[in-house]
Amino acid sequence: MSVTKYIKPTASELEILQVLWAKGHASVRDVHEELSKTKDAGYTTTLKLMQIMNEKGLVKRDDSFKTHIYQSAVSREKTQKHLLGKMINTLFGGNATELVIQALGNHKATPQELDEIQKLLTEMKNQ
Amino acid sequence: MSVTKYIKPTASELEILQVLWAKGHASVRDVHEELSKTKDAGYTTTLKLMQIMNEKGLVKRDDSFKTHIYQSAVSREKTQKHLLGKMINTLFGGNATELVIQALGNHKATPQELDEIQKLLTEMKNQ
DNA sequence: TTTCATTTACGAAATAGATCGTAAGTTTGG
DNA sequence: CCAAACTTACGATCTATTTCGTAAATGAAA
Repeated sequence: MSVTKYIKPTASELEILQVLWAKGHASVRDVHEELSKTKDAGYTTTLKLMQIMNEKGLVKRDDSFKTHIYQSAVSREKTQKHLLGKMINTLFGGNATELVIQALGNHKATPQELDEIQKLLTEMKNQ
Repeated sequence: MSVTKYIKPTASELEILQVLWAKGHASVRDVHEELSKTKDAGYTTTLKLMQIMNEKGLVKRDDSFKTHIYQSAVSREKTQKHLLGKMINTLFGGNATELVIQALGNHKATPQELDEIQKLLTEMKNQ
């Protein structure tokens, strides 16, 4: 069986992945335009990053046309799960509950969200 | 008023901070011995990192004795809060509830922990 | 006091990440 | 067909991070 090493996206790569997760498919220009709203970097910087991500296997590329089209090659959920797990270990001593409490405490959730979480908790207790 | 820039600890610095948070005060050797359990790096590597952290203001150092004694200069809670907030933004699109659900879903919490979280939720709803 | 173990200081190298300039290829409108 | 606009490729640089070797300082032990 093959051992697939998890590739940890860098901060910049994560920004790009977020755009791809939202859009599904996108050209470098699409991504760059989106990033430009919050960040100031050149077009070729984004291009280069996406090329590197392609080499690493973080994204897939369709280069059958002049303008290459990219999509994420890693799922949002798995990436979240992995990085969250890492943070729980390195920052919360492995205690996920502590993280949950911190997150809830420092974030104004709507009553609907609170209901949603409570429902989840009830399910977890009754299973 | 002074503007204090938040210093983001690197991955290695976070490992050291964890040890310091647990021990309170520690020498380089203490920290290094602790890290050695899970990691393979030389003594001077740990030393150098802790010296850099001292320059950055991440740790405080008492060098009135031959063996310098270090302690964290940043609180565990504030560091957690900051990095958690960053993760919520870069990985969960600003949606803390999503993170909470992920964390709960991928972690077997004890009934006691679930109770604790439910109590917190109830308080939040009723305030 | 000399020696030995331990510690700190410092510089240097190796690696990784982010950024951009420039060259070269591709459409497409005129 | 030609030029303008756009795209990808690639190398180079810059900065940050991690790692370690070596030397100097210190203190304890013999």
